[in-house]
Amino acid sequence: MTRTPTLEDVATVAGVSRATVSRVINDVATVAPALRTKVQHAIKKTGYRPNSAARALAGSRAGAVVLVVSGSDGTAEEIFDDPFFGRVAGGMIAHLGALGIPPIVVAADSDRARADSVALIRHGRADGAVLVSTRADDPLPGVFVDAGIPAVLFARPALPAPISYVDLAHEAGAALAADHLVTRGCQRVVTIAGPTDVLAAQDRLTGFRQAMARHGHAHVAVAHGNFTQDSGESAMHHLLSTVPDLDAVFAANDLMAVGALRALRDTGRPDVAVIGFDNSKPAINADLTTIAQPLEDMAAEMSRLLLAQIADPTQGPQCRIFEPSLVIRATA
Amino acid sequence: MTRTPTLEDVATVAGVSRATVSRVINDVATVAPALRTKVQHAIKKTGYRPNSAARALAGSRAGAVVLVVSGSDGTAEEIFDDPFFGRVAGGMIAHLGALGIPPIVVAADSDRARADSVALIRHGRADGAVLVSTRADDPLPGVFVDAGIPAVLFARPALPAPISYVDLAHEAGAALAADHLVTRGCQRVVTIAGPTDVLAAQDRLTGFRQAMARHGHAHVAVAHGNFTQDSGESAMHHLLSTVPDLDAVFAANDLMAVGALRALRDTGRPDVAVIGFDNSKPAINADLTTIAQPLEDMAAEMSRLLLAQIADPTQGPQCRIFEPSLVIRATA
DNA sequence: ATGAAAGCGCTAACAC
DNA sequence: GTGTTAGCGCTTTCAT
Repeated sequence: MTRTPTLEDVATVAGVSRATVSRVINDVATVAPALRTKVQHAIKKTGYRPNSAARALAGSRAGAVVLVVSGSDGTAEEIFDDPFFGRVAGGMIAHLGALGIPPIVVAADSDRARADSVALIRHGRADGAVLVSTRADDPLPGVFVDAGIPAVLFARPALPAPISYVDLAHEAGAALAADHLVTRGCQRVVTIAGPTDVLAAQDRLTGFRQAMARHGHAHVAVAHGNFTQDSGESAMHHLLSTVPDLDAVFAANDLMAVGALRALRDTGRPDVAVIGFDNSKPAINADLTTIAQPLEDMAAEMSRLLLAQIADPTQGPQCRIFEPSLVIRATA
Repeated sequence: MTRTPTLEDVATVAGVSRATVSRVINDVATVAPALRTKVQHAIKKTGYRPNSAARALAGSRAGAVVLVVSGSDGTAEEIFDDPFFGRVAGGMIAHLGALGIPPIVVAADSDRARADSVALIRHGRADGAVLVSTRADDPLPGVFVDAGIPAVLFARPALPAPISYVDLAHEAGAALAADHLVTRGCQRVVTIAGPTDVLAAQDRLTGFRQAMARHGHAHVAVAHGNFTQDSGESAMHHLLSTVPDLDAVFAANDLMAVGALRALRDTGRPDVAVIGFDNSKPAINADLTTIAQPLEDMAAEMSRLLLAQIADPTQGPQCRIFEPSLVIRATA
């Protein structure tokens, strides 16, 4: 394994100074076209690749970002085990990787871990962070805002904070579900809501209620679950006992919808219409009608916002809301 | 945001030289106990954290590793969407992160991506790699072996290669399933095998057949799937038509087992015993009896092997095989 | 056992 | 425009 070529080597081959090569590499405009091509040639010839450690040390960008995941109680394992967050994280990894910005993935659920993730950036390993958290009350965003580190959130922060984020129009998604159920002729519609401490869950409930109200249904029965299949199943049983004549249910996520499906099957009510939310793998497996999020686009936008903020840290926080869509399958 | 403390600062506070502080940090033995404690005190006081970019530049380890994931056709998103590989990756992330060795996660499915992942290490971003691949014929291990980079594989390489790996005793796991079914009194046992190009799938089939043979069943009917739920469902339908009197089925992974469960339910054969493999989330949801892998332990061992190899690159490849266990739930 | 000093590869003033 | 030069924070000989 022969020594990997350095800037110096390229400079020698091209017959210029290190500085000029550096300029070419960093796309600084003030380089004579003739020299520029000469240098590019030398780069190709030597197979030069910038050493990121040196770059980071010398004070510019590290050329990497941190992907911080943080779950309710948990380990990274649990996060990646979640059918939805696994996709978000995977999407970011795929997108950033393709951009040549390899993400350092860390789980940050303790104060110590949060400090570590900030340290990663402070000490030249990365230039900014993408934050993917499941909890509304997560201290994570605050930590990054306080540290003055470029960061982008997946989902809006619980407390207004000067930080960029990408989110879904959850209320609109829930309205899509309501409209579809009503259009199908459902008369007695109920809903299984998510945990009250998750903003997205609140929004979905609010949006659903408002849309149903617009259709003349001022009251819809609600049962709460915690986004797991089991909780969806028991919520459904509860609803079946309190509203025996129900004919449709909207669950705030797919897992709970699948649980509801099971409860309905077990109680001989397979006729009830069911709509989930997320369009995750379980939804596909269960042939569940659901609300889909444009995850790829959202991941791409997060990368874009973050890179822009790293390039110009003075620019203020931005946010971008994406529109969900209805995916009609067998259950509604 | 005040300047982050450097070695120099610590040295000043402790009243020693940079070199001494460096020695304390790197656990070099030749430091007087008195000075050592003095320095440690200064480190705590200043809140010093080593700058990894500088460390990497100065020629020692980067203090980071690359976690390379590679799927059949795919993007990182698909990998993390797989209930099993998501867990493996998550486990590694959790374990390495806790060790203060943040993993850079990349997807490497193209030649370009593979070269990039090698470049990450070559250019001082990381010291070694953990390779998690789903395909037996993946060129990934070869690339790292050729590059002479410390690496550890999850699952043994298809072709014998001088590389460390951690794997499961798949045959023993399948035998566990066979034994359990026979003990339960099943008479007509069939199996849904995985793709023939996946070593683990081959091993599970071999192990299952051998164990059944030991129990006096020389022939077991086999249908192949591709590890998806749908493929499991159609394989089950196929088996039901060719072996109408079957009373038990062993599927090479949980997803196919869940598909089989569905086929059995739909054809009015809920009496048939079903065992899966992996103990993934779908297994828990479906209350599926299955074979579990000690994933946490495996992830920990991979980290250990990799770090040992990084510390002493001259040491030869090691491998470690873990024992699976039977998790009895409702289906068998 | 400890300190002084020379880089690691790069960027960014600063001269020319 | 281009080259020169001084570090970035750390490890590591080499003296002492």
